Amino acid sequence: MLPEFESYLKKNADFPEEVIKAMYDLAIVKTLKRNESLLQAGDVCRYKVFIAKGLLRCYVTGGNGNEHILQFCPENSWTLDVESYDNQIPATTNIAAIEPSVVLLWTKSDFEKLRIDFPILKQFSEILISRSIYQNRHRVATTLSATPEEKYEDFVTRYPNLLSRLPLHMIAAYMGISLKTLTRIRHSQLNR
Amino acid sequence: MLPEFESYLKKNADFPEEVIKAMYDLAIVKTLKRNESLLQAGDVCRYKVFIAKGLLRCYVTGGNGNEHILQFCPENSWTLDVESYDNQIPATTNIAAIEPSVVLLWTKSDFEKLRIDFPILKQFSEILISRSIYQNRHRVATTLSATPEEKYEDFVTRYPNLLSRLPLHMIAAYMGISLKTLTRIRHSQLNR
DNA sequence: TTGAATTATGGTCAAATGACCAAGTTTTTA
DNA sequence: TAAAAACTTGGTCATTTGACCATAATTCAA
Repeated sequence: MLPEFESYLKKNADFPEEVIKAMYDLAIVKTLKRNESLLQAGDVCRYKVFIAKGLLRCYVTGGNGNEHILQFCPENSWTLDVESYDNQIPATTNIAAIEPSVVLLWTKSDFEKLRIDFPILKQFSEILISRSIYQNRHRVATTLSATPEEKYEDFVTRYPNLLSRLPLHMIAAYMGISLKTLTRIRHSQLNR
Repeated sequence: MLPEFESYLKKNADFPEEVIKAMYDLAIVKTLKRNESLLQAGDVCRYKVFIAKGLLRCYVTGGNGNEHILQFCPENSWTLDVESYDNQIPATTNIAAIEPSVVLLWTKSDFEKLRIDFPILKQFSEILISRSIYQNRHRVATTLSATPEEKYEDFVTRYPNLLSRLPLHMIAAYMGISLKTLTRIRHSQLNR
């Protein structure tokens, strides 16, 4: 049993021991090296992913080949390509490790089984879904209405702990601006 | 009974007559004039909204006062400020009519009651939630990675029927570009 | 139906942004 | 530990974009 996994589910969802055990028994534990890929666009997203240690990114690649990051996924968070997972169709996003990481994986059928067996898991899933909806809505609103400076402010206040773990070019890829613009913002903030 | 509402639920969700009837009995029917507001940022979103006729927009206003449109809501679609509705807290978005419209409204408690009484409604809600998640994800990806031209192409192909019903400045406000840029794109497309 | 409001387009100019390149620093990995 | 890779910052320049303004066409509302 991974202690990170156990303590996360106890603290955040108040799961009884037996549920955690049952989940863990069906999980695949996987270790990822820095930059190792977990899902490539075009492949089917076969697993629901819990990040126990490390940091992943979920991204798309534009026509010119550069990355645009949809989500950073640090320890104690979940990720997947929803549409691909739900319908078992090819994914449009990529998932890869930024830091060396440890993840738990469940196939869709295994996770569905767990959700039926343990209503508390179904309930917790729905909370996670809500959160992700709120987050995506905020993301759309910010991306549309905020200036680059405001986006950076927003990022810094929302994810202060990620700031030091990420290379700037990835923060720029998340904010939807060039690295140059980001360093310009940081430069101008020094003189204030 | 509004025939639009009835035929929507029969066609799209295969609801039995009695469910539709029960829903309609708890609904508030409201007529909106062009530009009339249904929800203002700061107020609590008390209702789940079904658009039976017309066209609404859901938008936020940036610091400089200009609109950024999150969603167009034509007839036979649903809308609300989710986070405000779920938690009955002040909304961050506004909802207003673009065309004269007719909407059905349910309070959260009434809708919850309906969802408990009729499992088919709960099931249908979950489909709608999934769709909205996919849509939001696509929106974030497009907003980040597409050029203005590509965003316009995407809009035209995804919402061909809305194109002629919307003033260009609203399409620009949806795409996150200025009206000027949008007319420039359209101009350059003429010469091709 | 007619006056008022809204809308679409275009011109000009300043500002913001990205592409490309280079250099010094830090981190990774063999 | 040492070489290689990745990262941060900065410079320059061309391009894109937005702000502001004006005008003609269209649509709305009394």
